[in-house]
Amino acid sequence: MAKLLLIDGNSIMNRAFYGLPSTLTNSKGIHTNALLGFLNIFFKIYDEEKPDHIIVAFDLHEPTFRHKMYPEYKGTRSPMADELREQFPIIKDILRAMNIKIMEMAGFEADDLIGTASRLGIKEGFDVTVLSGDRDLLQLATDKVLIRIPKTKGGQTIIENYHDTDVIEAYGVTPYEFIDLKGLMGDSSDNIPGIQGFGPKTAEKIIKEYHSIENAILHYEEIKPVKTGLKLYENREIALFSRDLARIKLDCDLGFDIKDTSISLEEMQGEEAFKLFTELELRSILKRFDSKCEIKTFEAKITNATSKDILAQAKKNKTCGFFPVSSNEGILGAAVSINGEIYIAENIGETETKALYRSLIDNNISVSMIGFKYYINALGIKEEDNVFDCAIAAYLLDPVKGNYEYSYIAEFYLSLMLKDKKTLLDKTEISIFSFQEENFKDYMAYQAYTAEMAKVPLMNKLKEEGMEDLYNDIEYKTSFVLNDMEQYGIRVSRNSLKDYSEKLSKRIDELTTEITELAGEEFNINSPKQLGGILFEKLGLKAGKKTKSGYSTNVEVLEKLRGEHPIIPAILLYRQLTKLKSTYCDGLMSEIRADERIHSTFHQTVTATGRISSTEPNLQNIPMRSELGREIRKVFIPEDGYVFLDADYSQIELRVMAAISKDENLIQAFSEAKDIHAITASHVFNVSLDEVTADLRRKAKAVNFGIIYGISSFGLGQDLDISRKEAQEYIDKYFENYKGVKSFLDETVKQAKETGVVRTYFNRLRPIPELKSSNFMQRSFGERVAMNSPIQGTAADIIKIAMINVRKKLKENNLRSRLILQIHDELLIETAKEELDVVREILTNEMENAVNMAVPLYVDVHAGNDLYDVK
DNA sequence: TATTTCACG
DNA sequence: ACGTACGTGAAATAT
Repeated sequence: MAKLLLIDGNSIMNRAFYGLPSTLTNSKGIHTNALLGFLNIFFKIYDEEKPDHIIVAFDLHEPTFRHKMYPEYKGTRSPMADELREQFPIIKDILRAMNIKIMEMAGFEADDLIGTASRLGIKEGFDVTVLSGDRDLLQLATDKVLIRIPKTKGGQTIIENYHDTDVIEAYGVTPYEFIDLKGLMGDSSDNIPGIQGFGPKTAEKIIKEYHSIENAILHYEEIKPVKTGLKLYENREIALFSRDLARIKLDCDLGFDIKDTSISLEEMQGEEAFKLFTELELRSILKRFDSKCEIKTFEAKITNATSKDILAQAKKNKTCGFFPVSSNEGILGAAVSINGEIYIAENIGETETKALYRSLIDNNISVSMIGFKYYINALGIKEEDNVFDCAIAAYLLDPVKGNYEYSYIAEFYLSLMLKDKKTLLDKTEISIFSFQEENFKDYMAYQAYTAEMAKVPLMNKLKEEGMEDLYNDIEYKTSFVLNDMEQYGIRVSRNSLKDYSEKLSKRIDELTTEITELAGEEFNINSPKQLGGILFEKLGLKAGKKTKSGYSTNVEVLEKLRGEHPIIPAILLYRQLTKLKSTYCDGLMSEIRADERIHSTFHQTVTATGRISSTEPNLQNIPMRSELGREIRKVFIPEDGYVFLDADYSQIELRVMAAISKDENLIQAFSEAKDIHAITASHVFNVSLDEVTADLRRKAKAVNFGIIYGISSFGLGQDLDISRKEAQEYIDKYFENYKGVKSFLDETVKQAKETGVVRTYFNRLRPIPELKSSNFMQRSFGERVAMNSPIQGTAADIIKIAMINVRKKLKENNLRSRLILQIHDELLIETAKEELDVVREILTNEMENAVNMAVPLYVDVHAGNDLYDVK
C-alpha cells in the first residue's frame, strides 16, 4: 500500500536544535545543528518507511484561529532562539531543493495541516506516518495513522511509535479521548488553561471512566472524591473550551491534491539538493549522494601508459591535469588526466617525469596542477610555463576555507564527491609498490582528474570576481619566490645554538629549584592547571582572569602580581626561558639539515588575509622584542662570503590605510615623513609635537594599532590598561582629526554587510559571513575583520609584489644574492659581499616602488653579519 | 584532539 | 547585557 509521510517541521527542527550543540556551524558561520538533526531524523525515517509521498508542515509566524479564540494561546512561550530561527528559511530551501512538498498556511498551525492531510491520506487509501516531537499529535493516531516521536536516550535517537492501540496501551485512553484529557488537564507549554488542579492522573481517571468531558459533566455527582466532581462541574466551560483549543483540525482547505506529493529518492537527491548541501557543507548528508556522484567509471578509465602515449593523447586535447607521484625518494611517476581519461606512467622516475612535463609544455599543452609549488624543482617548472594551480585559485576564491585538497576542489567546483586522501590512503606510505594498489590508483586518478576539470570553473570564477590579475601577476609568481626561499633556506650555527641552549638549561634548572622552594612542593611549572593551584590556592594570590578550565596564568595576570610574591618573577623568567629553549633552541636544532641550513616551508594558501605563513619551523616568529630572546638571532648567519641585508617597511599598514581611506591629514603626515605615532599623540592628547612624551607616544602607537585591528574601546582599554571610557575618548579624538579614516572604516563595514565580502586594493577577497550572525560577539568580530582585512591584505599584496620584483631584478643582474626570508613587512637577502651596494639599491627601490599610492612607502635597510645584527 | 600560553608582524 | 583587539605556528599539558 502507498505510504504518506507527514512531518511536523517546527517540532522536529526544535528537537534537532536542542539535541545538537549550537556550536555546530559551517565555515561561513551559519548554524547548521538543527538542519543536520532534522535531516538525520528525516533520512532515518525515510530509509525505514520508504514513503511514496512526503509533506513537511510548518507554522507561520502569524496568529492562528486559536489566538482568536484565546489571545493568550501559547502566550507563555519564550521567543525562539535566533540561532534556530535562522535555520528555518534554510531548511525550507533544502526541502524545496529536494522537491519535497511544504505546507504552511496563515491562520493554522502545522498540526492542523497535518491532521487534515492525515485524513485525506486515509481517504486516498494511504498508510500515513506522522513524524513529530510533540505528543499533542497522538490524537491523530488510528490503525492507518502511525505517530512517530523521536526521543534522545543516552545520546541515541530512539523513536516511539503509536497506532491507536499503542496510545490506549500507553495512556489508557483512545486518541480521540486524548483531546478530552487535554481539555481537563490543560497544557502549560501552549498555555491551554484546563481545570486548575487537574493533572494527568485525575484527568486520566475521569476520561477512562466517562470517555468524554460532556459525559463526565453529566455524571459529575458520581465522581469521587466529591470535590473533584464539583470542580469539574464548576469549570465545565473552561474544560470544554480548552478541549476545543487542543483539538487539531481535520478539515482545512490545503489547496493542493495530496496525491501530487509523490517523491522518489532520485528526485530528492538531484543536482540542486547536492549543490545546496555542498554550499552548506553538510558533508555527512552529502555522503548519501556518494553512490550517485562518484565517478563510477573511473577504474575503467585508468590506463597505464608510457610518457610517449601520454604526450600523444595530450596533443589531441591541448590541456591536461597533472599529478606527479612523490615519495621521500622524490618523484616516482605521474598520473595525467586528458579529457577525463586517466593515464598513469608508473615508476618512470623523476628524470622521465620531468621530461614528460617538459614535453607537454613544449607542445603547448596547458598543464593544470594542485599545489604546484611543491613540484617546481623536481619538474623544473619555470614561470613562463604558465602552469595553472587549482589550489591557489581556490584559495583566492575562498581564503578562509583552509583546505584545498582535490577532494574539496572537486566538491565545490565540480560537484563531485570523491573519497579524500585520508580515506583512500590513511597511513599508506607511498613507494614504488603503491601503484599496484586499487586505492592508490583512485587517489592518483582523482588528483589528476580534478586538476584538469576544475581549471575552467576556477578561472571563470576568478574572472567573475575580478581576481585574474591578482592570480596571474601576484599569486602565481609568488609561488616561485617562495620556492626559492624554501630551497635556499637560512644558515644556522649549530655550535652557537648549542651554547645558547646550554646557557638556558642551566638557568632553567636553577629557576626550577627556586620555584619549587618558594612553592614548598614539587609541581609541573609548565602546567597552567598545577601552577594555578599553587599560586591562587596554596599561596593565596589574587586570581585575575579565568579560562574555560580554571585560572588564567598568562603574562598579563602574572605581571600584575609581580610585587606580590617572589615566586612570580621567577615563574615569568622560567616561562620565557623554557619557551626559548623548547620552541627555538630545540625546535630549530632539529630542523637544521646537512647543509647547515634550515629550510622552512612557506605557505601561500593558509591565511585569510593573503599573508604568507611559515612552518617547520616558523621563521616568522623568531624572538625580537625581549633582549634575552633576541640573542637567539645571532645563530642565524649568512654563508661565507655573504652578509645579510634586511629591509622592513616603515608602518606599511598605516600608510596603506592612509592611502585607501584618502584621509588628507594622514596622507599629509606621511608625505612629510614625520613620526606618525608622535603626530597622533599630539592630536589625541591635545599637545604640540615637541610636548609629546615617550609615554604619550606609546599610547598613541596603541591607538594607531587599534585602528588597524578594527578599533574597540574595550580592546584599546585592555591594551593600555586604562578604562574603557578613557579609551573611547582617545578613539573619538583620533577620529576627530582623521575624519577620512572614520568614514572609510564606516563605509567598509557598511559595504561588507551588504556584499558579505571585503577586498584589498588588488581585489583580493575575504568573505565575512560573521557579519550576518545574530550573535553580537561574532558580528562584532566580523566588523573588526572587515576593517582590518583590506589593510593587512593590501600590505600583504604589496610585499608580494616587492618580492617578485626583487627576485626578478636579482636574476636579471645575474647576482648571486638571494631573497631567503619574508616576515610580513620585512625581506631578508643573503647578499654576496661584493654585491652589497647594488642589492641594497634593488631591495630599497623594489620595496618602496612596489606600488604607486597616494602615500610614499619607506623601508629601513640594514646590513649585518647575523640576524641580530640587521635589526 | 583541545586548550593554554607565547613567539612574531 | 553581551565580552573582543587583526593575522599566524609551536610546544606542552589536559582530556
